[in-house]
Amino acid sequence: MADGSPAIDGATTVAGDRLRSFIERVERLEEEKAAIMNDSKEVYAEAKGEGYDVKILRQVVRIRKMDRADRQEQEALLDLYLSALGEQ
Amino acid sequence: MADGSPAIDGATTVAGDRLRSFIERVERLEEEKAAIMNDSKEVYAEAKGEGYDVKILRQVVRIRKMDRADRQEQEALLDLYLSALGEQ
Amino acid sequence: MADGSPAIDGATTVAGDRLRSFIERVERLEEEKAAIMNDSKEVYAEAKGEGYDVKILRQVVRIRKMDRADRQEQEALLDLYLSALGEQ
Amino acid sequence: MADGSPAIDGATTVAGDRLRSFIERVERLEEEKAAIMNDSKEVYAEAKGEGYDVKILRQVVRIRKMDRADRQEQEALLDLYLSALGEQ
DNA sequence: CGGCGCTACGTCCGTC
DNA sequence: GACGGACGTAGCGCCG
Repeated sequence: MADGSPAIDGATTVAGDRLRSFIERVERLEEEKAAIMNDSKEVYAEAKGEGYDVKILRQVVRIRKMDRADRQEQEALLDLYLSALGEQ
Repeated sequence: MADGSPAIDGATTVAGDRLRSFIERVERLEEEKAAIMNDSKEVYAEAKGEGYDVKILRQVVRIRKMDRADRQEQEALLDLYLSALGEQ
Repeated sequence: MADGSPAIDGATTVAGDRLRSFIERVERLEEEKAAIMNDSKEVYAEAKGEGYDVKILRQVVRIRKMDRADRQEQEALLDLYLSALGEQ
Repeated sequence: MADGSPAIDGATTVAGDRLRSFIERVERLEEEKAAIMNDSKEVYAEAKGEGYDVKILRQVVRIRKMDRADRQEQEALLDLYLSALGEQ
């Protein structure tokens, strides 16, 4: 089947359109994601232009993220303990 | 120095604020990126709910991206040839 | 070419033997890894047999690992700062 | 309760020690596993250094593993048939 | 069989 | 400019 062309089999076309829709939605999102990642790079580049060490900046961001993740895990663990104690 | 607290050394504070600004801009972008990736996952989930095979869908997206990259390579090469020939 | 069989082309055989050597070394290591993972499972099973909640145990292990990673990152960051300040 | 410190409640301490024992056994195993995975990486790196394509090598290992699994299935099935026939 | 965690892959950055 | 290393993301398998 050639997508986008008129088809004899209506059902197949409909399915094809649906598929195409999903694919294109994902592709659009991936474009947005790429744009955002590009923005990040530009921020780092700007910081670098002002004398900051990009490697350090990245590490700071990473550590802060890990700290947040840690905190969430801790809370999840606490919840687990509590529910385990409540037994049910 | 504790960021966010008043400081005696103005220069250091300014630098700290600037640093903080970069960090937070990046973190904001990372949040947006995470949100977009989440959207993608939801699209795939929706497609899955309609009977599509997510793994295959991902492959399709990947292949189409490679095709696009290939095409851009071709065009870049073409441009190179043309400029080498003195066109434009 | 059938590996392991005598070959007319010596070079090819040598390459085949070398390849085979790499593959088998990796496979040996994977066996060891599988054995170790099996040991882990047994430890968890034993703990479970004594009334411990495996899910919680796993989470504890994970958090402790993250804590360790965090600490190492912190130290790495400190080193970065120090070297950045020392600016050789 | 602070693990490792003397405690008034013997039962709790014993349980804590037991728990600590499980955790540390698992952590030790995870270290060993990490070491082995590192060894694998080194083997692949060595192979790469001799011109082999690591990705392909990994595929070979994976396929051989699947083959072995298949073969075991076959043998298990054969055993089943034989015992069903009253052999052995 | 659905979710979660782990492993493996691709990409990007720094280095030589 | 290429290589190697590190990070983040995607695929896979196990567990529940």
